Amino acid sequence: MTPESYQLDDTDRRILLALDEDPRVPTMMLAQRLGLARGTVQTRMERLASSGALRPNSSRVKPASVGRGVSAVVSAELDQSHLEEAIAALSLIPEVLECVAPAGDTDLLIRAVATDPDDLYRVSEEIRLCPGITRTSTSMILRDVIPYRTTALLNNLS
Amino acid sequence: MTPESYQLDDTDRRILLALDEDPRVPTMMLAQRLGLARGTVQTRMERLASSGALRPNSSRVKPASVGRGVSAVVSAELDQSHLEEAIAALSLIPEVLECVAPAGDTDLLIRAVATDPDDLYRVSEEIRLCPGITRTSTSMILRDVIPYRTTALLNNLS
DNA sequence: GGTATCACTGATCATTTTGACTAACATGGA
DNA sequence: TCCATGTTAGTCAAAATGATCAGTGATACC
Repeated sequence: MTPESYQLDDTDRRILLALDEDPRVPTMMLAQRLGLARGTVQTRMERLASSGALRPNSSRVKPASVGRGVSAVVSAELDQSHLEEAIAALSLIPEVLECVAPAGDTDLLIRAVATDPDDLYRVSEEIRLCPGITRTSTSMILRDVIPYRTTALLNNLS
Repeated sequence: MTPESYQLDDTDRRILLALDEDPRVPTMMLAQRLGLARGTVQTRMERLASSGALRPNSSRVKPASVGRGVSAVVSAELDQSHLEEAIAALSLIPEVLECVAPAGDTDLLIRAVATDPDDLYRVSEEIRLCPGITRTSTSMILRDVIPYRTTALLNNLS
């Protein structure tokens, strides 16, 4: 079942919102909080999970709480013919939390963390040495202006 | 209690890993899976939650599943004297999922989603019109090379 | 050496939740 | 009108929860 195969309705949205703010809330409490029958919520949650609307991982761990207080954006240019190799190598670096391929001049945008600026240097060197990567530019993140959220989106679906 | 006030140990890490891959696993199953007493896991989870190691929100919702299949990185330059205004305005745009302030030439890096390229244009216009923002550059994300993860990090703590 | 503190274990208890079923009811489409 | 689907509201045994407790090692401190 692909993510698009099923259109979420208002009830799904409310369930997702509630789950987002408290992933471990018991189904029964959720049901009475939303004014629904337990069976309904149960069915919906199963469907949401199997349809892929909920990611398998929850991403609730703050890197800072495991000693990675410094985070950075690394943009990398690469030899396109070695794309897959580069991806494989990047995947092996634990400090690489995320990587996307945008259209435009930069080939890869990488989100990385480190314990301190020195460590960040080490991490960015590791990234630079990945096969196929020709050039990197690292910017430390000074402020997390809006931490990742989907709440606003869920609240504003027509 | 600040996030740094308490050093996570191996047990905490294993709990976080398990919770990350299945946020709704019952405490008891978690305990027997990790080979710990239920009370121990219960105590740890309470501490992890109150110490801030676990984010309040789980971020498990895939934007694609709510019809936002297009995502982009928007870099914005701004009039620094209007920073707070810009942030406030950006926060009001539901399609803005995340925003960080990196050191360097770009002042803000914004992660946004949209229903389709046309809609992305609309969203990036909304961003551009935020007070204080002088200039933006939008790059559609062609591929989610490494989706956000903390698993590798948790697995590689010394 | 003795002792206090702390975390973990393994046990209890009543209460709540779960998963897997029903049957009844409403609604909207063929 | 009939049918499929989603919702509600029940049931049931099994399991999990939250709140305890005493016992056992560690570790640190005097």
